[in-house]
Amino acid sequence: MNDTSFNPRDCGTCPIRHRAVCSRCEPEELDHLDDIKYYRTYEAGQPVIWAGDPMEFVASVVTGIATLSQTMEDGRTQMVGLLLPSDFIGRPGREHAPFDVVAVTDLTLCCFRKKPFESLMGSTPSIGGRLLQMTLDELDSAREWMLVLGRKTAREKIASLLLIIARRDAALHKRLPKDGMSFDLPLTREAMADYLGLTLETVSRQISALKKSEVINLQGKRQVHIPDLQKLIGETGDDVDGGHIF
Amino acid sequence: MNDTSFNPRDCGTCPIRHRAVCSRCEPEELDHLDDIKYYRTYEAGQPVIWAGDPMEFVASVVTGIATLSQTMEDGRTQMVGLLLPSDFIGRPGREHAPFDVVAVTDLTLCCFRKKPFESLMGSTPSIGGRLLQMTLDELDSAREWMLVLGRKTAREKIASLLLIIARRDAALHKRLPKDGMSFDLPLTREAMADYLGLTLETVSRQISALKKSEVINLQGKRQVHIPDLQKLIGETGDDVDGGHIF
DNA sequence: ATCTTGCTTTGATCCTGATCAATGTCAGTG
DNA sequence: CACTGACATTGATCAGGATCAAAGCAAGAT
Repeated sequence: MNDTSFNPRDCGTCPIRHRAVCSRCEPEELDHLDDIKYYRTYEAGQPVIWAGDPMEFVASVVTGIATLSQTMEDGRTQMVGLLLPSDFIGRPGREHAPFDVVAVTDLTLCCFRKKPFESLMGSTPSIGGRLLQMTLDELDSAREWMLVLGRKTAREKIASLLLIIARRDAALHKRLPKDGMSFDLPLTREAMADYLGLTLETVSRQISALKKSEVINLQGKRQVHIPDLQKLIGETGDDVDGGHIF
Repeated sequence: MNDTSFNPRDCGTCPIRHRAVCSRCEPEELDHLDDIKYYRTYEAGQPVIWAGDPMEFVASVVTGIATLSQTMEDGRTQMVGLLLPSDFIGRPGREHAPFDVVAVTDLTLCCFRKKPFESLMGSTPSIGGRLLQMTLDELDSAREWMLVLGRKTAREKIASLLLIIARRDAALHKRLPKDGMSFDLPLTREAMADYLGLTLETVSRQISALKKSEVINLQGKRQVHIPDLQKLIGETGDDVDGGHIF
Protein backbone atom coordinates (compact mmCIF):
# COMPACT_ATOMS: atom_id res chain seq x y z
CA MET A 1 0.00 0.00 0.00
CA ASN A 2 2.74 2.49 -0.85
CA ASP A 3 0.95 5.56 -2.11
CA THR A 4 3.24 6.05 -5.05
CA SER A 5 1.48 8.21 -7.58
CA PHE A 6 0.31 6.61 -10.79
CA ASN A 7 2.99 6.45 -13.40
CA PRO A 8 1.65 5.98 -16.91
CA ARG A 9 4.91 4.37 -17.87
CA ASP A 10 4.61 1.79 -15.13
CA CYS A 11 1.04 1.22 -14.20
CA GLY A 12 1.88 -1.40 -11.63
CA THR A 13 -0.62 -3.91 -12.90
CA CYS A 14 0.97 -5.55 -15.88
CA PRO A 15 3.66 -8.17 -15.49
CA ILE A 16 6.15 -6.37 -17.61
CA ARG A 17 7.52 -3.49 -15.63
CA HIS A 18 9.57 -2.27 -18.50
CA ARG A 19 8.80 1.00 -20.09
CA ALA A 20 9.03 -0.22 -23.64
CA VAL A 21 6.30 -2.77 -23.18
CA CYS A 22 4.05 -1.86 -20.26
CA SER A 23 0.63 -2.97 -21.41
CA ARG A 24 -1.52 -0.12 -20.21
CA CYS A 25 0.76 2.75 -20.92
CA GLU A 26 -0.24 5.12 -23.65
CA PRO A 27 -0.60 2.62 -26.45
CA GLU A 28 -0.49 5.24 -29.15
CA GLU A 29 3.04 6.17 -28.24
CA LEU A 30 4.28 2.68 -28.78
CA ASP A 31 3.18 1.99 -32.32
CA HIS A 32 6.71 1.53 -33.47
CA LEU A 33 6.87 -1.63 -31.39
CA ASP A 34 4.31 -3.30 -33.63
CA ASP A 35 6.51 -6.25 -34.31
CA ILE A 36 6.76 -7.11 -30.60
CA LYS A 37 3.60 -5.78 -29.17
CA TYR A 38 0.13 -5.17 -30.53
CA TYR A 39 -3.40 -4.58 -29.30
CA ARG A 40 -6.21 -6.86 -30.21
CA THR A 41 -9.92 -6.54 -29.52
CA TYR A 42 -12.60 -9.20 -29.35
CA GLU A 43 -16.36 -8.90 -29.24
CA ALA A 44 -18.37 -10.40 -26.40
CA GLY A 45 -18.72 -14.12 -26.98
CA GLN A 46 -15.76 -14.46 -29.33
CA PRO A 47 -13.14 -17.10 -28.61
CA VAL A 48 -9.60 -15.87 -28.06
CA ILE A 49 -8.04 -19.32 -28.35
CA TRP A 50 -9.06 -22.95 -27.97
CA ALA A 51 -7.30 -25.51 -25.80
CA GLY A 52 -4.61 -27.28 -27.80
CA ASP A 53 -4.16 -24.53 -30.36
CA PRO A 54 -0.66 -23.25 -30.88
CA MET A 55 -0.27 -19.99 -29.04
CA GLU A 56 2.26 -17.60 -30.44
CA PHE A 57 1.66 -14.75 -28.03
CA VAL A 58 1.30 -13.87 -24.40
CA ALA A 59 -0.99 -11.05 -23.36
CA SER A 60 -2.44 -9.07 -20.58
CA VAL A 61 -6.04 -7.95 -20.30
CA VAL A 62 -6.47 -4.20 -20.77
CA THR A 63 -10.26 -3.91 -20.64
CA GLY A 64 -13.11 -6.39 -20.49
CA ILE A 65 -13.45 -9.88 -19.11
CA ALA A 66 -12.47 -13.28 -20.42
CA THR A 67 -12.88 -16.78 -19.05
CA LEU A 68 -10.57 -19.76 -18.97
CA SER A 69 -12.47 -23.01 -19.26
CA GLN A 70 -12.40 -26.69 -19.96
CA THR A 71 -15.09 -28.78 -21.62
CA MET A 72 -15.62 -32.54 -21.56
CA GLU A 73 -16.74 -34.49 -24.63
CA ASP A 74 -20.31 -34.67 -23.40
CA GLY A 75 -20.46 -30.91 -22.98
CA ARG A 76 -19.95 -30.53 -19.25
CA THR A 77 -17.98 -27.31 -18.82
CA GLN A 78 -15.91 -26.03 -15.95
CA MET A 79 -14.55 -22.54 -15.84
CA VAL A 80 -11.08 -22.57 -14.30
CA GLY A 81 -10.29 -18.90 -14.22
CA LEU A 82 -11.72 -15.45 -14.66
CA LEU A 83 -9.48 -12.97 -16.45
CA LEU A 84 -10.04 -9.37 -15.44
CA PRO A 85 -8.07 -6.26 -16.41
CA SER A 86 -4.38 -6.60 -15.52
CA ASP A 87 -4.51 -10.40 -15.59
CA PHE A 88 -1.96 -12.23 -17.66
CA ILE A 89 -2.64 -14.87 -20.31
CA GLY A 90 -0.12 -17.31 -21.65
CA ARG A 91 2.75 -19.52 -20.66
CA PRO A 92 6.21 -18.52 -21.71
CA GLY A 93 7.97 -21.68 -22.82
CA ARG A 94 4.82 -23.56 -23.80
CA GLU A 95 3.66 -24.32 -27.29
CA HIS A 96 -0.05 -24.87 -26.85
CA ALA A 97 -2.89 -23.27 -24.96
CA PRO A 98 -3.94 -25.52 -22.07
CA PHE A 99 -7.51 -24.21 -21.84
CA ASP A 100 -10.16 -22.38 -23.83
CA VAL A 101 -10.11 -18.60 -23.53
CA VAL A 102 -13.34 -16.79 -24.40
CA ALA A 103 -14.25 -13.12 -24.26
CA VAL A 104 -17.30 -12.62 -22.03
CA THR A 105 -17.60 -8.90 -22.60
CA ASP A 106 -15.89 -6.85 -25.27
CA LEU A 107 -12.23 -7.38 -24.62
CA THR A 108 -8.96 -5.64 -25.36
CA LEU A 109 -5.74 -7.56 -25.02
CA CYS A 110 -2.25 -6.23 -25.08
CA CYS A 111 -0.33 -8.99 -26.83
CA PHE A 112 3.37 -9.69 -27.08
CA ARG A 113 4.75 -12.06 -29.67
CA LYS A 114 6.13 -14.95 -27.72
CA LYS A 115 9.65 -15.21 -29.10
CA PRO A 116 10.60 -11.58 -28.53
CA PHE A 117 8.87 -11.67 -25.17
CA GLU A 118 10.93 -14.66 -24.13
CA SER A 119 14.17 -13.04 -25.13
CA LEU A 120 13.09 -9.92 -23.25
CA MET A 121 12.55 -12.19 -20.23
CA GLY A 122 16.03 -13.56 -20.70
CA SER A 123 17.61 -10.13 -20.74
CA THR A 124 15.43 -8.70 -17.97
CA PRO A 125 15.38 -11.11 -15.02
CA SER A 126 12.91 -8.96 -13.08
CA ILE A 127 10.19 -9.86 -15.59
CA GLY A 128 10.59 -13.54 -14.76
CA GLY A 129 10.43 -12.74 -11.07
CA ARG A 130 7.27 -10.72 -11.50
CA LEU A 131 5.74 -13.48 -13.55
CA LEU A 132 6.64 -16.05 -10.89
CA GLN A 133 4.90 -13.98 -8.23
CA MET A 134 1.81 -13.59 -10.40
CA THR A 135 1.75 -17.30 -11.13
CA LEU A 136 2.08 -18.14 -7.45
CA ASP A 137 -0.86 -15.83 -6.74
CA GLU A 138 -2.92 -17.52 -9.38
CA LEU A 139 -2.01 -20.92 -8.00
CA ASP A 140 -3.18 -19.86 -4.55
CA SER A 141 -6.44 -18.55 -6.01
CA ALA A 142 -6.98 -21.75 -7.94
CA ARG A 143 -6.45 -23.78 -4.79
CA GLU A 144 -8.81 -21.59 -2.82
CA TRP A 145 -11.36 -22.14 -5.54
CA MET A 146 -10.94 -25.90 -5.12
CA LEU A 147 -12.40 -25.54 -1.63
CA VAL A 148 -15.37 -23.69 -3.10
CA LEU A 149 -15.95 -26.36 -5.75
CA GLY A 150 -15.40 -29.36 -3.52
CA ARG A 151 -16.96 -28.44 -0.23
CA LYS A 152 -19.30 -25.48 -0.36
CA THR A 153 -23.07 -25.51 -0.73
CA ALA A 154 -24.75 -23.80 -3.68
CA ARG A 155 -25.61 -20.75 -1.57
CA GLU A 156 -22.05 -20.45 -0.27
CA LYS A 157 -20.70 -20.81 -3.78
CA ILE A 158 -22.83 -17.94 -5.07
CA ALA A 159 -21.87 -15.74 -2.12
CA SER A 160 -18.19 -16.54 -2.67
CA LEU A 161 -18.38 -15.60 -6.34
CA LEU A 162 -20.23 -12.37 -5.65
CA LEU A 163 -17.63 -11.46 -3.03
CA ILE A 164 -14.75 -12.13 -5.40
CA ILE A 165 -16.30 -10.02 -8.12
CA ALA A 166 -17.09 -7.26 -5.64
CA ARG A 167 -13.52 -7.22 -4.37
CA ARG A 168 -11.97 -7.28 -7.80
CA ASP A 169 -14.32 -4.55 -8.93
CA ALA A 170 -13.36 -2.44 -5.92
CA ALA A 171 -9.66 -3.11 -6.52
CA LEU A 172 -10.05 -2.11 -10.15
CA HIS A 173 -11.53 1.22 -9.13
CA LYS A 174 -8.83 1.60 -6.48
CA ARG A 175 -11.13 1.72 -3.50
CA LEU A 176 -11.94 -0.63 -0.66
CA PRO A 177 -14.95 -2.92 -0.90
CA LYS A 178 -17.47 -1.46 1.51
CA ASP A 179 -21.10 -1.43 2.55
CA GLY A 180 -23.52 0.00 0.06
CA MET A 181 -21.36 -0.83 -2.91
CA SER A 182 -22.86 -1.71 -6.27
CA PHE A 183 -21.34 -3.41 -9.24
CA ASP A 184 -22.25 -4.84 -12.56
CA LEU A 185 -22.43 -8.61 -12.76
CA PRO A 186 -20.46 -9.38 -15.90
CA LEU A 187 -21.48 -13.03 -16.22
CA THR A 188 -24.67 -14.72 -17.38
CA ARG A 189 -26.30 -17.21 -15.04
CA GLU A 190 -24.92 -19.97 -17.19
CA ALA A 191 -21.36 -18.65 -16.97
CA MET A 192 -21.71 -18.38 -13.20
CA ALA A 193 -22.93 -21.98 -13.13
CA ASP A 194 -19.93 -23.08 -15.16
CA TYR A 195 -17.66 -21.31 -12.73
CA LEU A 196 -19.30 -22.78 -9.65
CA GLY A 197 -19.94 -26.33 -10.80
CA LEU A 198 -23.73 -25.84 -10.68
CA THR A 199 -26.60 -25.62 -13.13
CA LEU A 200 -27.95 -22.29 -14.24
CA GLU A 201 -31.30 -23.03 -12.57
CA THR A 202 -29.62 -23.52 -9.20
CA VAL A 203 -27.70 -20.28 -9.67
CA SER A 204 -30.91 -18.42 -10.40
CA ARG A 205 -32.69 -19.94 -7.40
CA GLN A 206 -29.88 -19.16 -5.01
CA ILE A 207 -29.58 -15.58 -6.23
CA SER A 208 -33.31 -15.20 -5.65
CA ALA A 209 -32.87 -16.69 -2.18
CA LEU A 210 -30.05 -14.26 -1.31
CA LYS A 211 -32.24 -11.42 -2.53
CA LYS A 212 -35.12 -12.61 -0.35
CA SER A 213 -32.75 -12.78 2.65
CA GLU A 214 -31.70 -9.20 1.82
CA VAL A 215 -28.05 -10.16 1.51
CA ILE A 216 -28.07 -8.58 -1.94
CA ASN A 217 -30.35 -6.36 -4.00
CA LEU A 218 -30.79 -6.49 -7.73
CA GLN A 219 -31.54 -3.63 -10.07
CA GLY A 220 -32.50 -5.44 -13.22
CA LYS A 221 -30.74 -8.77 -13.63
CA ARG A 222 -27.15 -7.69 -13.64
CA GLN A 223 -26.72 -4.74 -11.30
CA VAL A 224 -25.91 -5.97 -7.81
CA HIS A 225 -26.12 -3.87 -4.67
CA ILE A 226 -24.61 -5.05 -1.39
CA PRO A 227 -26.15 -3.33 1.64
CA ASP A 228 -24.00 -5.12 4.22
CA LEU A 229 -20.68 -6.59 3.16
CA GLN A 230 -20.25 -8.54 6.41
CA LYS A 231 -23.57 -10.23 5.83
CA LEU A 232 -22.37 -11.39 2.42
CA ILE A 233 -19.09 -12.59 3.88
CA GLY A 234 -21.05 -14.49 6.49
CA GLU A 235 -22.82 -16.37 3.69
CA THR A 236 -19.61 -17.63 2.12
CA GLY A 237 -18.83 -20.07 4.93
CA ASP A 238 -15.33 -18.63 5.13
CA ASP A 239 -13.55 -17.83 8.33
CA VAL A 240 -14.46 -14.20 8.95
CA ASP A 241 -11.14 -13.37 10.58
CA GLY A 242 -8.84 -15.06 8.11
CA GLY A 243 -10.11 -13.01 5.19
CA HIS A 244 -7.50 -11.05 3.30
CA ILE A 245 -9.08 -7.77 2.31
CA PHE A 246 -7.28 -7.76 -1.05
CA MET B 1 12.68 -38.47 -23.05
CA ASN B 2 16.41 -37.94 -23.62
CA ASP B 3 18.09 -41.02 -22.27
CA THR B 4 20.77 -39.09 -20.46
CA SER B 5 22.21 -41.31 -17.75
CA PHE B 6 21.39 -40.46 -14.17
CA ASN B 7 23.71 -37.91 -12.69
CA PRO B 8 23.72 -37.98 -8.91
CA ARG B 9 24.76 -34.35 -8.92
CA ASP B 10 21.76 -33.33 -10.97
CA CYS B 11 18.92 -35.73 -10.53
CA GLY B 12 16.64 -33.81 -12.86
CA THR B 13 13.73 -33.77 -10.45
CA CYS B 14 14.46 -31.03 -7.99
CA PRO B 15 13.97 -27.40 -8.90
CA ILE B 16 17.47 -26.40 -8.02
CA ARG B 17 19.71 -27.62 -10.77
CA HIS B 18 22.80 -26.45 -9.04
CA ARG B 19 25.27 -28.89 -7.77
CA ALA B 20 25.71 -27.31 -4.37
CA VAL B 21 22.06 -27.73 -3.47
CA CYS B 22 20.44 -30.44 -5.54
CA SER B 23 17.97 -32.01 -3.16
CA ARG B 24 18.43 -35.68 -3.91
CA CYS B 25 22.15 -35.76 -4.45
CA GLU B 26 24.26 -37.58 -1.94
CA PRO B 27 23.12 -35.78 1.17
CA GLU B 28 26.01 -37.01 3.26
CA GLU B 29 28.46 -35.16 1.08
CA LEU B 30 26.78 -31.86 1.66
CA ASP B 31 26.77 -31.64 5.43
CA HIS B 32 28.91 -28.56 5.36
CA LEU B 33 25.98 -26.71 3.82
CA ASP B 34 23.97 -27.16 7.01
CA ASP B 35 23.33 -23.49 7.36
CA ILE B 36 21.62 -23.32 3.96
CA LYS B 37 20.23 -26.74 3.48
CA TYR B 38 19.12 -29.50 5.83
CA TYR B 39 17.06 -32.66 5.79
CA ARG B 40 14.05 -33.09 7.96
CA THR B 41 11.89 -36.16 8.51
CA TYR B 42 8.29 -36.41 9.65
CA GLU B 43 6.27 -39.40 10.78
CA ALA B 44 3.05 -40.36 9.06
CA GLY B 45 0.29 -38.09 10.28
CA GLN B 46 2.56 -35.30 11.52
CA PRO B 47 1.92 -31.75 10.39
CA VAL B 48 4.70 -30.03 8.49
CA ILE B 49 3.18 -26.56 8.76
CA TRP B 50 -0.22 -24.99 9.32
CA ALA B 51 -1.80 -22.34 7.12
CA GLY B 52 -0.84 -18.89 8.33
CA ASP B 53 2.30 -19.97 10.13
CA PRO B 54 5.48 -18.14 9.24
CA MET B 55 7.48 -20.28 6.87
CA GLU B 56 11.20 -19.78 6.95
CA PHE B 57 12.13 -22.46 4.46
CA VAL B 58 11.34 -23.88 1.07
CA ALA B 59 11.72 -27.59 0.46
CA SER B 60 11.40 -30.41 -1.94
CA VAL B 61 10.03 -33.83 -1.15
CA VAL B 62 12.69 -36.54 -1.15
CA THR B 63 10.65 -39.55 -0.03
CA GLY B 64 7.10 -40.04 1.17
CA ILE B 65 3.87 -38.21 0.55
CA ALA B 66 2.37 -35.05 1.96
CA THR B 67 -0.91 -33.27 1.37
CA LEU B 68 -1.79 -29.62 0.98
CA SER B 69 -5.19 -28.86 2.41
CA GLN B 70 -7.63 -26.26 3.60
CA THR B 71 -10.20 -26.61 6.38
CA MET B 72 -13.30 -24.53 7.06
CA GLU B 73 -14.36 -23.59 10.60
CA ASP B 74 -17.00 -26.29 10.68
CA GLY B 75 -14.47 -28.96 9.76
CA ARG B 76 -15.14 -29.41 6.06
CA THR B 77 -11.76 -30.15 4.50
CA GLN B 78 -10.56 -29.91 0.94
CA MET B 79 -7.22 -31.21 -0.16
CA VAL B 80 -5.71 -28.88 -2.75
CA GLY B 81 -2.56 -30.73 -3.66
CA LEU B 82 -0.73 -33.98 -3.32
CA LEU B 83 3.01 -33.67 -2.80
CA LEU B 84 4.99 -36.60 -4.10
CA PRO B 85 8.76 -37.06 -4.34
CA SER B 86 10.38 -34.26 -6.36
CA ASP B 87 7.53 -31.85 -5.66
CA PHE B 88 8.37 -28.44 -4.32
CA ILE B 89 6.92 -26.78 -1.21
CA GLY B 90 7.06 -23.10 -0.46
CA ARG B 91 6.81 -19.68 -2.01
CA PRO B 92 9.91 -17.61 -2.35
CA GLY B 93 8.99 -14.08 -1.40
CA ARG B 94 6.06 -15.01 0.85
CA GLU B 95 5.99 -14.81 4.60
CA HIS B 96 3.27 -17.27 5.55
CA ALA B 97 2.15 -20.71 4.49
CA PRO B 98 -1.09 -20.45 2.53
CA PHE B 99 -2.30 -23.99 3.31
CA ASP B 100 -1.83 -26.83 5.77
CA VAL B 101 0.87 -29.33 4.88
CA VAL B 102 0.60 -32.76 6.51
CA ALA B 103 2.74 -35.85 6.10
CA VAL B 104 0.58 -38.79 4.98
CA THR B 105 3.33 -41.36 5.01
CA ASP B 106 6.73 -41.04 6.63
CA LEU B 107 8.28 -38.08 4.88
CA THR B 108 11.72 -36.69 4.18
CA LEU B 109 12.07 -33.12 3.07
CA CYS B 110 15.12 -31.41 1.75
CA CYS B 111 14.80 -27.90 3.16
CA PHE B 112 16.53 -24.68 2.22
CA ARG B 113 16.46 -21.70 4.51
CA LYS B 114 14.50 -19.08 2.68
CA LYS B 115 16.83 -16.10 2.81
CA PRO B 116 19.88 -17.89 1.40
CA PHE B 117 17.65 -19.64 -1.12
CA GLU B 118 16.31 -16.32 -2.31
CA SER B 119 19.76 -14.85 -2.73
CA LEU B 120 20.78 -18.00 -4.59
CA MET B 121 17.78 -17.38 -6.86
CA GLY B 122 18.98 -13.84 -7.39
CA SER B 123 22.44 -14.92 -8.42
CA THR B 124 21.29 -17.93 -10.49
CA PRO B 125 18.49 -16.86 -12.84
CA SER B 126 17.97 -20.40 -14.13
CA ILE B 127 16.56 -21.41 -10.73
CA GLY B 128 13.82 -18.82 -11.07
CA GLY B 129 13.05 -20.03 -14.56
CA ARG B 130 12.83 -23.62 -13.41
CA LEU B 131 10.58 -22.61 -10.55
CA LEU B 132 8.35 -20.66 -12.92
CA GLN B 133 7.95 -23.71 -15.13
CA MET B 134 7.15 -25.91 -12.13
CA THR B 135 4.63 -23.39 -10.85
CA LEU B 136 2.96 -23.17 -14.24
CA ASP B 137 2.70 -26.97 -14.27
CA GLU B 138 1.13 -26.95 -10.84
CA LEU B 139 -1.29 -24.26 -11.91
CA ASP B 140 -2.36 -26.36 -14.89
CA SER B 141 -2.82 -29.40 -12.64
CA ALA B 142 -4.84 -27.37 -10.16
CA ARG B 143 -7.07 -26.15 -12.96
CA GLU B 144 -7.52 -29.64 -14.33
CA TRP B 145 -8.50 -30.73 -10.86
CA MET B 146 -11.15 -28.01 -10.80
CA LEU B 147 -12.92 -29.87 -13.61
CA VAL B 148 -12.82 -33.04 -11.53
CA LEU B 149 -14.24 -31.30 -8.47
CA GLY B 150 -16.86 -29.27 -10.27
CA ARG B 151 -18.20 -31.53 -12.95
CA LYS B 152 -17.34 -35.18 -12.51
CA THR B 153 -19.45 -37.89 -10.90
CA ALA B 154 -18.21 -39.81 -7.87
CA ARG B 155 -17.16 -42.77 -10.02
CA GLU B 156 -15.30 -40.52 -12.46
CA LYS B 157 -13.61 -38.77 -9.58
CA ILE B 158 -12.30 -42.02 -8.13
CA ALA B 159 -11.11 -43.21 -11.53
CA SER B 160 -9.35 -39.88 -12.12
CA LEU B 161 -7.55 -40.07 -8.79
CA LEU B 162 -6.47 -43.66 -9.31
CA LEU B 163 -5.16 -42.76 -12.75
CA ILE B 164 -3.16 -39.83 -11.41
CA ILE B 165 -1.60 -41.94 -8.70
CA ALA B 166 -0.88 -44.73 -11.17
CA ARG B 167 0.82 -42.31 -13.56
CA ARG B 168 2.85 -40.59 -10.89
CA ASP B 169 3.87 -43.94 -9.47
CA ALA B 170 4.97 -45.09 -12.91
CA ALA B 171 6.84 -41.85 -13.50
CA LEU B 172 8.58 -42.20 -10.16
CA HIS B 173 9.81 -45.65 -11.11
CA LYS B 174 10.79 -44.34 -14.53
CA ARG B 175 8.52 -46.59 -16.55
CA LEU B 176 5.38 -46.08 -18.57
CA PRO B 177 2.03 -46.72 -16.99
CA LYS B 178 0.79 -49.93 -18.61
CA ASP B 179 -1.66 -52.79 -18.35
CA GLY B 180 -1.19 -55.11 -15.44
CA MET B 181 0.46 -52.52 -13.29
CA SER B 182 0.07 -52.52 -9.53
CA PHE B 183 0.68 -49.79 -7.01
CA ASP B 184 0.20 -49.03 -3.40
CA LEU B 185 -2.61 -46.66 -2.55
CA PRO B 186 -0.97 -44.22 -0.17
CA LEU B 187 -4.15 -42.53 1.03
CA THR B 188 -6.88 -43.61 3.44
CA ARG B 189 -10.46 -43.54 2.19
CA GLU B 190 -10.96 -40.37 4.16
CA ALA B 191 -7.97 -38.64 2.58
CA MET B 192 -9.24 -39.65 -0.86
CA ALA B 193 -12.63 -38.21 0.04
CA ASP B 194 -11.00 -34.94 1.10
CA TYR B 195 -9.18 -34.79 -2.18
CA LEU B 196 -12.25 -35.53 -4.28
CA GLY B 197 -14.87 -33.50 -2.44
CA LEU B 198 -16.76 -36.63 -1.40
CA THR B 199 -17.47 -38.52 1.82
CA LEU B 200 -15.44 -41.55 2.77
CA GLU B 201 -18.51 -43.78 2.44
CA THR B 202 -19.02 -42.73 -1.15
CA VAL B 203 -15.34 -43.37 -1.86
CA SER B 204 -15.61 -46.84 -0.41
CA ARG B 205 -18.76 -47.63 -2.36
CA GLN B 206 -17.33 -46.42 -5.65
CA ILE B 207 -14.12 -48.37 -5.16
CA SER B 208 -16.22 -51.45 -4.53
CA ALA B 209 -18.21 -50.68 -7.66
CA LEU B 210 -15.07 -50.32 -9.79
CA LYS B 211 -13.86 -53.61 -8.36
CA LYS B 212 -17.15 -55.31 -9.25
CA SER B 213 -16.89 -53.90 -12.79
CA GLU B 214 -13.37 -55.35 -12.91
CA VAL B 215 -11.83 -51.99 -13.71
CA ILE B 216 -9.52 -52.51 -10.75
CA ASN B 217 -8.54 -55.33 -8.41
CA LEU B 218 -7.63 -54.99 -4.80
CA GLN B 219 -5.21 -57.08 -2.81
CA GLY B 220 -6.04 -56.09 0.71
CA LYS B 221 -7.31 -52.54 1.02
CA ARG B 222 -4.40 -50.60 -0.33
CA GLN B 223 -2.76 -52.59 -3.09
CA VAL B 224 -4.38 -51.72 -6.41
CA HIS B 225 -3.99 -53.74 -9.60
CA ILE B 226 -5.06 -52.36 -12.95
CA PRO B 227 -5.74 -55.09 -15.50
CA ASP B 228 -6.65 -52.74 -18.36
CA LEU B 229 -5.44 -49.16 -18.26
CA GLN B 230 -7.71 -48.07 -21.12
CA LYS B 231 -10.71 -49.32 -19.20
CA LEU B 232 -9.71 -47.14 -16.25
CA ILE B 233 -9.15 -44.16 -18.52
CA GLY B 234 -12.61 -44.76 -19.98
CA GLU B 235 -14.08 -44.40 -16.51
CA THR B 236 -12.58 -40.96 -15.94
CA GLY B 237 -14.88 -39.23 -18.41
CA ASP B 238 -11.82 -37.60 -20.00
CA ASP B 239 -11.25 -37.32 -23.68
CA VAL B 240 -9.39 -40.49 -24.55
CA ASP B 241 -7.37 -38.85 -27.33
CA GLY B 242 -6.39 -35.68 -25.57
CA GLY B 243 -4.68 -37.51 -22.76
CA HIS B 244 -1.09 -36.55 -22.17
CA ILE B 245 0.83 -39.67 -21.29
CA PHE B 246 2.99 -37.76 -18.81
C1' DA C 1 -47.16 -2.76 -32.28
C1' DT C 2 -45.88 -7.53 -32.69
C1' DC C 3 -42.49 -10.96 -33.20
C1' DT C 4 -37.99 -12.74 -32.19
C1' DT C 5 -34.30 -14.10 -29.49
C1' DG C 6 -31.52 -14.66 -25.59
C1' DC C 7 -31.54 -14.72 -20.87
C1' DT C 8 -33.90 -15.61 -16.48
C1' DT C 9 -37.24 -17.26 -13.23
C1' DT C 10 -40.10 -20.67 -11.25
C1' DG C 11 -42.28 -25.24 -10.66
C1' DA C 12 -42.45 -30.46 -10.28
C1' DT C 13 -39.99 -34.46 -9.94
C1' DC C 14 -35.91 -37.37 -9.80
C1' DC C 15 -31.44 -39.08 -8.44
C1' DT C 16 -26.76 -38.88 -6.78
C1' DG C 17 -24.25 -38.57 -3.03
C1' DA C 18 -24.68 -37.22 2.12
C1' DT C 19 -25.90 -38.74 6.53
C1' DC C 20 -26.67 -41.85 10.25
C1' DA C 21 -25.81 -46.32 11.90
C1' DA C 22 -24.17 -51.01 12.23
C1' DT C 23 -20.93 -54.39 11.13
C1' DG C 24 -16.56 -56.22 9.21
C1' DT C 25 -11.41 -56.56 8.80
C1' DC C 26 -6.90 -56.66 10.29
C1' DA C 27 -2.49 -55.36 12.39
C1' DG C 28 -0.69 -54.61 16.72
C1' DT C 29 -0.54 -55.67 21.76
C1' DG C 30 -0.82 -57.66 26.39
C1' DC D 1 -5.26 -66.18 22.34
C1' DA D 2 -8.60 -62.52 22.87
C1' DC D 3 -8.71 -57.52 22.99
C1' DT D 4 -8.14 -53.09 21.07
C1' DG D 5 -8.38 -49.37 17.91
C1' DA D 6 -8.01 -47.63 13.35
C1' DC D 7 -9.74 -48.19 8.97
C1' DA D 8 -13.18 -49.95 5.72
C1' DT D 9 -17.55 -51.83 4.08
C1' DT D 10 -22.40 -52.03 3.73
C1' DG D 11 -27.24 -50.72 4.59
C1' DA D 12 -31.26 -47.49 5.15
C1' DT D 13 -32.86 -43.08 4.68
C1' DC D 14 -32.61 -38.23 3.49
C1' DA D 15 -31.78 -33.92 1.09
C1' DG D 16 -29.51 -30.78 -2.02
C1' DG D 17 -29.05 -29.94 -6.44
C1' DA D 18 -30.01 -31.82 -11.24
C1' DT D 19 -33.23 -32.41 -14.74
C1' DC D 20 -37.26 -31.61 -17.41
C1' DA D 21 -40.65 -28.31 -18.51
C1' DA D 22 -43.13 -24.00 -18.84
C1' DA D 23 -43.46 -19.17 -18.47
C1' DG D 24 -41.66 -14.42 -17.85
C1' DC D 25 -38.93 -10.44 -19.29
C1' DA D 26 -36.44 -7.00 -21.94
C1' DA D 27 -33.96 -5.33 -26.07
C1' DG D 28 -33.87 -5.37 -30.94
C1' DA D 29 -35.71 -6.46 -35.41
C1' DT D 30 -39.61 -6.31 -38.76
